[in-house]
Amino acid sequence: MTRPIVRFAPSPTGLLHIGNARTALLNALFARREGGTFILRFDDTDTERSKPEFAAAIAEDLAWLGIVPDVVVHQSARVDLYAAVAERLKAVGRLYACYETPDELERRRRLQLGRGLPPIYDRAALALTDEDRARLEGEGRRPHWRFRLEHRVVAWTDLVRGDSHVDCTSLSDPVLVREDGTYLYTLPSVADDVDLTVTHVIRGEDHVTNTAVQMQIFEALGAAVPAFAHHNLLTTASGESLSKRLRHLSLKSLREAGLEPGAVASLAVLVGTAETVRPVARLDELAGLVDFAHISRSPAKFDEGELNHLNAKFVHAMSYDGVRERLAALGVGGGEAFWQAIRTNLTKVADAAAWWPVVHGPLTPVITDAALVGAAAEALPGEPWDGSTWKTWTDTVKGRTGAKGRALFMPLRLALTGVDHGPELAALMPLIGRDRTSRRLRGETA
RNA sequence: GCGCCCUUCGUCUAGCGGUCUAGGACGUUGCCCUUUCACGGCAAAAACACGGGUUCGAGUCCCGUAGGGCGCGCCA
Repeated sequence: MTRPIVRFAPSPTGLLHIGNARTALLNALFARREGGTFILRFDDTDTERSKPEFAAAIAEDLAWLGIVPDVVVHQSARVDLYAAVAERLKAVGRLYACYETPDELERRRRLQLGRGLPPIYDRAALALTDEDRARLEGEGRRPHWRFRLEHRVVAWTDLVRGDSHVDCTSLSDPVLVREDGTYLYTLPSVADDVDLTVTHVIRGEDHVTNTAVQMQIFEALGAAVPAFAHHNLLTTASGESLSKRLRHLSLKSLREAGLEPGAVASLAVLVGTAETVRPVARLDELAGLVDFAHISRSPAKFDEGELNHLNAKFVHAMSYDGVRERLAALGVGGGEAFWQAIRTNLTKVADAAAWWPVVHGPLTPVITDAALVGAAAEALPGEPWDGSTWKTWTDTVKGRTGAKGRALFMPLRLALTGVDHGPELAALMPLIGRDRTSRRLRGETA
């Protein structure tokens, strides 16, 4: 394949959620694997709702996932291009002036819906004469501009969905330019795709109808039509659309919940595909797994429980070098031995903080069997301690008290760590050290 | 209301007319390991939405029903 040029085009009107991450990752990973170009395009033509802080938050979320755009463009800075494209469409007779008010259009739509008809624009403005237009403008009315669709079936071979078609007969001519001269999504999107020579448009299936319209615009401009890949949408575990639940499933909140970007990326890319959902540590490797033809055509449920589980798998496999700085930031010392001892008990890296006092103190022991713990204190061997100390010690305690199994180990675990679950004590014991162990066995906070 | 798409274990899916007594992964349950919990290993339970048709034969093709997603903006 020649080097593809792709784009992820969020509107900076809110935070990215896991579904957006899926789109962004599919684009970025496809480009990365094919040696192509990944463009981050901010669709900020809606000046009312677009906010610079959302653009910054989006860039931050993408960076967290490991996505670095090759090119960043803001549509708000490219209006000259859109003006030229609008003029070109007027010149080829595909952009026409309309004078209806929003209220009027809304009223007509309701009327059509009430009669069981598709609520499409009736093209009344097409019948306007030059005199009509002159009169309306004389009254101070400014036109908005619609693209005249050809009423025909537009077909393409979708990289995900296969042979696809949309009948444009049942579509309204889209408004491309407002009265105030600002542009609506469709025109800037196509103008940029042409100008930036985008080769593959990879986006959610909510855009399939847009694709038919946009293909007509590409053709009206005499431009090459890119390939399209419409991936399935993600829903919540209960089947709700993601955008309605975005506060909890935003990338920002997932990040703040302490999840690994790799776990989020793995699930975002692999769920709803023929590929097994599993933790994939490197984005390069994840890129190798992207296959449009293996993306399902039906919506997939995104389960937070699954994300936590995937995150745990991720953490269990993380090397000390990979987390050293983050442990330090958590106020956790302990070195590699500590990390090796505790990592398989963690769901999130931040959980490591809970185990630090266990080896470093202070910790208040829980004494459930004073007799056993007392005997254990007396049997405590001298240092140095290593991985075999635990067995030597507990064998001695077992011989003196007759306790075994859970009755032997649980009181010792509770006395040494204060909780009834946790890492292998054989590994923990040398890290706790004889002094602290001894004091905890006597019931002291240490 | 109209249009497009979809419907296999709890979840994500494999399956493109016979090789399906339907395979895998996650989860679940059990067992093993560790003389403890967890980690790890092994094993088991668990699905073709429903009704017609085509065919010697249907999870696979066709029609219908039900359910779901998306779209039908001077949002993107």
